[in-house]
Amino acid sequence: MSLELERERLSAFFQFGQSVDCVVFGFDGVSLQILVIERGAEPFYGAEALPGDLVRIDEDIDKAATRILHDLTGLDNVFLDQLKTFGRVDRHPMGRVVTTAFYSLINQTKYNPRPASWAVKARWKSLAELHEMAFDHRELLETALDALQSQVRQQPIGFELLPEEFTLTQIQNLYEAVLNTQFDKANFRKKILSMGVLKPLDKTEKAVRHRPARLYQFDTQRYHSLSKQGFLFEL
Amino acid sequence: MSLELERERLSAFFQFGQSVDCVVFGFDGVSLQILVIERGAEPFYGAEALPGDLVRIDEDIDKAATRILHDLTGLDNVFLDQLKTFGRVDRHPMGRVVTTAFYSLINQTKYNPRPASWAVKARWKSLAELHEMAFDHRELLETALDALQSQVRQQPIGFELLPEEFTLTQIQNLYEAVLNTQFDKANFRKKILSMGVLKPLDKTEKAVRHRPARLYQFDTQRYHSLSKQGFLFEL
DNA sequence: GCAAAAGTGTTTGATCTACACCCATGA
DNA sequence: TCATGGGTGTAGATCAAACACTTTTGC
Repeated sequence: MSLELERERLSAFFQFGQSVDCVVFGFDGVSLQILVIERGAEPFYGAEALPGDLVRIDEDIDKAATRILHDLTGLDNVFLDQLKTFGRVDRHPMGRVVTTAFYSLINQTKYNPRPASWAVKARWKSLAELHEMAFDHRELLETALDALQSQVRQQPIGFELLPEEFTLTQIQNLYEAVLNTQFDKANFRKKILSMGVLKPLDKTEKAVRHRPARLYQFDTQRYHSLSKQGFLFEL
Repeated sequence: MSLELERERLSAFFQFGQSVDCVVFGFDGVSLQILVIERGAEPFYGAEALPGDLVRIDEDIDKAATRILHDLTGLDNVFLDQLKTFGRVDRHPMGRVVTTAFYSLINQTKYNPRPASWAVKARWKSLAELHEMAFDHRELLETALDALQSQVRQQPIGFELLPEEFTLTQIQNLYEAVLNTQFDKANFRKKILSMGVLKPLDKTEKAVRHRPARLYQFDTQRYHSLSKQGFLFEL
């Protein structure tokens, strides 16, 4: 069969729409937050949704995710990890749209969603505040949460959610919020420090009404060199 | 903006092809195997490829994966897990095709790919035997391998690769092949038995020229009841 | 008896858990 | 000086690695 004929026969298949949706996690010091937008177009006009849109026909999916997240929220330089693809026939009321979900952890202090210039309003919401969402976005969100919980224990991605410099208690609070557990303070500290990927700084917190805590930095270089030697971050 | 107008504006986006590709792992007692087919159509006619095809416009992606795997290899009742979606613009020479890869572990003894009736030849190949593959299938395969290696340590999916009844040495060989390591026999046994998900049978191997090994079965029920109590399978 | 693999026990050191205790700061 | 969290030490339990040893089968 010639290429031409084949192409002809296949044309009936080339009618899918492809979209991306981004689950962006943040942490405000107490609870996990998700970046949502208010939809500015049908369907689900005005409903809360994950930032997402249709991919252009000449655009890589990964690049589309980055572009679309930027277009809708102003966020830049965000590392997006692919989560899963959702392809039920009836998931989009306006046609056959397959969506690929991405997720990301960002440092909330670096991004304040108060954009005067963007048409769409983006804002942080805690899990508890989120109820109805457009499309199957609630399902995407749950899937992202599961992925986050299992990834956060095996890779040092939690630090993405914190400011550059942070205290050990901040990390502990973060892990407790994400994994929904409690850790013993002494043991948590010993464990995380024993991995050797935190660089202690000669700085402390300011203006707290108790003994100020030492600040630490995640030591990316050291983590990479340890990784090459077979070291695995865990818990 | 009305729904009609919106639909009109969007039509330019609805020109994607969606395909699925399946990475099916088997184990022959010594090394990990992958089920491949010889392509019967352009492009890459005659080349080795993962079983895969275009999804129909009215078909769920998950269901398409099951159907296509069956059409191409005769395999049935296979649990397919979604792996990742590959969406580079130039990954398919005949148009914009986004593919979603699935993967699965099956018991090789239950499936002998010697189908007289199927047009396409499916066969097992070990990793070492596989070189050139159609499209970006080599990349999909590598991704599946990574996923397999990390999943196999956290969930009791390795048993899918073994016959119903197996010896402890068989499991150990399997784990060593998949993870590409060596385990101490005594310690491996203690660990896997201590999890309490293997049911010892009153049977042994036959026709071996050494002391015959006891046979075991994976105890699915017990695994599920332990899981509910927070038990985690590991290593 | 011998080869070959099945199967078990022990020692040692590392790691985890629980919990008690001391320290530095602001008010 | 008191309240509040920061920060540390230790005993006991649990777990993991290394390795030697015994058992059962076919030939």
